[in-house]
Amino acid sequence: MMNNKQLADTFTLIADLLEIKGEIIYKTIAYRKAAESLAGLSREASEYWKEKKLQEIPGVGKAIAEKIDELLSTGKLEFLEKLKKEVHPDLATWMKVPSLGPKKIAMISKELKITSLADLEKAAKAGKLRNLPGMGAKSETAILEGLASLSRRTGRISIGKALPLANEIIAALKKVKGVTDAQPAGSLRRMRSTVGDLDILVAAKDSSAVMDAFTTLPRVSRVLGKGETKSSVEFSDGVRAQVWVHPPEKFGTALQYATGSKDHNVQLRQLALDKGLSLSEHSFLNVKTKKEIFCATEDEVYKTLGLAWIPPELREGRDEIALAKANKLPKLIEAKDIKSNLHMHSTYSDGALSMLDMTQAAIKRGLQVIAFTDHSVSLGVTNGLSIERHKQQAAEIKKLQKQFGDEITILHASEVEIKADGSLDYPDDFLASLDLVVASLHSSLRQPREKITERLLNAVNNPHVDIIGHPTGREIPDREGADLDMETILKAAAKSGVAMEISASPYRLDLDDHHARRAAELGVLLSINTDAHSEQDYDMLPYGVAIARRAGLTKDNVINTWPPKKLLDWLKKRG
DNA sequence: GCCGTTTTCGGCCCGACTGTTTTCAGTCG
Repeated sequence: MMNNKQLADTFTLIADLLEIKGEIIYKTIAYRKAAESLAGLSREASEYWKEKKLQEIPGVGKAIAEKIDELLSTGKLEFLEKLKKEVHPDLATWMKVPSLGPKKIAMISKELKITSLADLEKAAKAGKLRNLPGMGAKSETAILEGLASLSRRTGRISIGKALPLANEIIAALKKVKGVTDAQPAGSLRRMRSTVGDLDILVAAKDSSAVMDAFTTLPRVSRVLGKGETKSSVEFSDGVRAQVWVHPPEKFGTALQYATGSKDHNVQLRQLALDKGLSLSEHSFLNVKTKKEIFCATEDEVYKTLGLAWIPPELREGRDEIALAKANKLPKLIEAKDIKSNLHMHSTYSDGALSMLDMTQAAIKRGLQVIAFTDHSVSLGVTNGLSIERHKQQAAEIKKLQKQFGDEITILHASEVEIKADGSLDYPDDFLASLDLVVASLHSSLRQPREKITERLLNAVNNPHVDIIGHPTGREIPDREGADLDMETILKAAAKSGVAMEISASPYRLDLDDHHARRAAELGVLLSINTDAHSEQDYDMLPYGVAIARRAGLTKDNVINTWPPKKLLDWLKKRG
């Protein structure tokens, strides 16, 4: 049975091949839209399919619903097999080469009768591209550089790497004379778990000094383009960034536009047209009077449309504009609402710092409750704790608690392994003696869907388990999560009352925002934790909060916002 | 191919930048 990602990949492939074939662009766009929509679904498409409700998926109409049906029932698609005979499927990989688009791909492949990337590189190196129609020496070099950058780049980068780098660039650009503001934009500002390029928006009257500063930043290895309003560069590690400069009086429309998402902007422009206004990155234009309205801030942009300002994390073109219209936007959770960290490690297992150091660092950050969830015995590589060593840890926590008194509550807990056979790593009576239990998967993540789902359900239904840690086990950007039936798991969690974790580690961010959104819909409690192994890891909290914000969560959904007494009562009641 | 308080046809974002042109095509976001 194909999952959402596989379906999305299939439709993306179809879109690429159709575009190279020269099919009308809107058909291609329709396939891409459906692919994006499938990839971002909070439930499996196969469930919509079973309920015969495929066309309820945004961007899926009759034709694509029929194709999903064929893919899910047979695992194949006649339409795609036929298409592959018309356009060689290897050409889809060419679409990833910067500077190559569908037109050039079709032309080069036809003229030179080649389909593989390797042959393309050979042809470029042999100087065979420069004489093709519409090409020249520079296009040939651009393709060679594109191929080189493709092999250097690992694709999308984690928000945990992207945001600090963007902040560095922003700090440098803010020092340029005449710059009044600089902000991240694009998926970076919307806090997606991974981002492609870094988009940065600068407010300044004169752009030339900004562009000069940007294109000569340290570690810039190539300048991909440099213009009056926009420049882009590639850094030595393959990461790309681009900067737009707009005058301060137009910064609001420009920032709104550059933040996206595309879907959000399309809807917003439509709403503007309904009011007789045409919205662009430069201004609103009154269609009748031709009068221009400038917005220096985003707040003014939304206000002009009669909307409350929409937090960037919500701007994915779902229901946020309708909610803003009805003045029903959720009051999103904020990092300052978090009072506890219920998943962290010390030197008892694989943490870098002693419990004392971790406690002091937590107090410094204003945390009121922390739980030491060192690994359990079977996770040997992490120095997992035997029950004997737990006794020692319990005694030390008691001592620490005495030392810090009212300053902080320290819980004796465990991150207990959900073993390959589905059993937990400690017997129930021992789990019952702990203040808090996080149950997580670290091993045998590639088990078949049914087996690994069953395994997680065992933990969800164990009355001593309080939190399911990083539920899918995904690692960004390289490791996909386990193939879980998340809908079944979330429904079970709603029933058992266990909290599902949103791991704030930027290399996990697990649950993701789609699953977190679905969890909240089903009434499941959530818990945002850093899984800290060092002092700096505490500061990853905002990434977890960002996931929760993208999921539309308020602080009510998240147990870490609860006052200590409420949290401790809840834990006691769970046993 | 999708979609719908301009609905079952006819739209679907479009501007900046680059390179190859000589007024424009292709790519990108």
